[in-house]
Amino acid sequence: MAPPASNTREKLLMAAMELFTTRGYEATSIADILERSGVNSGSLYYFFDSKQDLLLSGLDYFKTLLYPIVMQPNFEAESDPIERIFAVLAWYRRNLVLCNLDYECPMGKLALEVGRHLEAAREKIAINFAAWREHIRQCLDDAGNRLPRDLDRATLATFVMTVMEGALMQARTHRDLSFYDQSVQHLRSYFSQLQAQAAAQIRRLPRRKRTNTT
Amino acid sequence: MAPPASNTREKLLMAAMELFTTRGYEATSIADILERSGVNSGSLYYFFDSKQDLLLSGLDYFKTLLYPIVMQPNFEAESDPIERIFAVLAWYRRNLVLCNLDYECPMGKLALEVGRHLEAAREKIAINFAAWREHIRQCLDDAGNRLPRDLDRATLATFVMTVMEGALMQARTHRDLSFYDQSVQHLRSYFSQLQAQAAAQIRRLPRRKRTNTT
DNA sequence: GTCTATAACTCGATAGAC
DNA sequence: GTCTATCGAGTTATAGAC
Repeated sequence: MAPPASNTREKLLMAAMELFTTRGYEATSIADILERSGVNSGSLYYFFDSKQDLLLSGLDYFKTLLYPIVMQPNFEAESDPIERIFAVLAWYRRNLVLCNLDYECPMGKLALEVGRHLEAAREKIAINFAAWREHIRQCLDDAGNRLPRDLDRATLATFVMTVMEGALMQARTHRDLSFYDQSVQHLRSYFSQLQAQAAAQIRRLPRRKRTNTT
Repeated sequence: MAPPASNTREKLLMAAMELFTTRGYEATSIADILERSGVNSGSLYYFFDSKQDLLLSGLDYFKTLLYPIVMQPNFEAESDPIERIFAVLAWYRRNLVLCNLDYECPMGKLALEVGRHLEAAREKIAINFAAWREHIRQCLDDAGNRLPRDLDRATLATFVMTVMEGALMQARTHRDLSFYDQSVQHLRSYFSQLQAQAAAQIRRLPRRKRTNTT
């Protein structure tokens, strides 16, 4: 958790995670990381015990980037809590386009490759997942009575993540953006239906105030 | 496509795919495959040109197993077309339980690891994905007017696959079945809403006219 | 903290007898 | 078709000078 205050260390973390989350952990050699970071072998093993240690530190590093890189820009661009969620999903779509459809959720990619082989990595990936979902759940909480009263916000946040991960996987594999859009569109339909249910609940039990629908 | 009529070849394909889809392609060595199959190096390279060739042949092999292993048993156990889809999702849940929550969709796992590194592999994985979706789409077609008239069955099939892949990923990473169940439950809710919409369409136009609300 | 050189090992793939 | 022995390249990690 303590920031290293070393440029070399951060260069290594950045280079390693870029490679691990795109090429894969096993497919990335130490030599690849040294080349990309412009650092020598001796320095790497001065800061990190092993390739595994580099991965684990990188997963901690990624967690610190989640809010400022993924969430904050989209939350600032959109004030409506429900639209914030779809803004995040549009951000992933943009990455897909920018990477010529060769993009995956970095955590999702590592989750499948090393998620159960290395228990320490699994825990850290799970923490990243949980943080992502927590931000989405906060949006759902902020939506207040625009969603059904008895709807569990946490499980809906899980569902949003499910859709993001599954949709990216198919779009990348088919090299076809429409697979992503189709899934997000169905999620949007589901949200519309939930919002309609919530509106009906409010009409049915207006708390002495006037009912107002969206 | 022509069956090899060789026991050794099939033993190699089976062993290789079991390892590739669980440990991963890069993490599996030729030595691992030889050990598991009980075959020697010379025989492997008699039947296959390389590790890559073994993967590509394995992906073809997997395609032939999709219907008899994954779909048919569930379709036979359940006659209702919509319930057939949820029976398939329950089958994946069962795998998750049987593997102590260390289970992933074999194709999803390979899609993320080698899906874009090897173009030939990507194509074959996409073919497997398409076949899976096609079976689901057939169920949706069979549901007829129990789903809304203007609903695109193909995109809904994509959405079903999206949910399966994303839900498995989270359940495995968290080692917690409830992440799978939560996502499937939301998919079930979505289906219920769609079925309600379809029922309303039918009531509205039974054969003549009728008042409509909503 | 950083550098070069290299140890120790595993990898995919091959050779050639049978 | 199957076997054993092994090659050469590439792997992670270390040693020791600076």
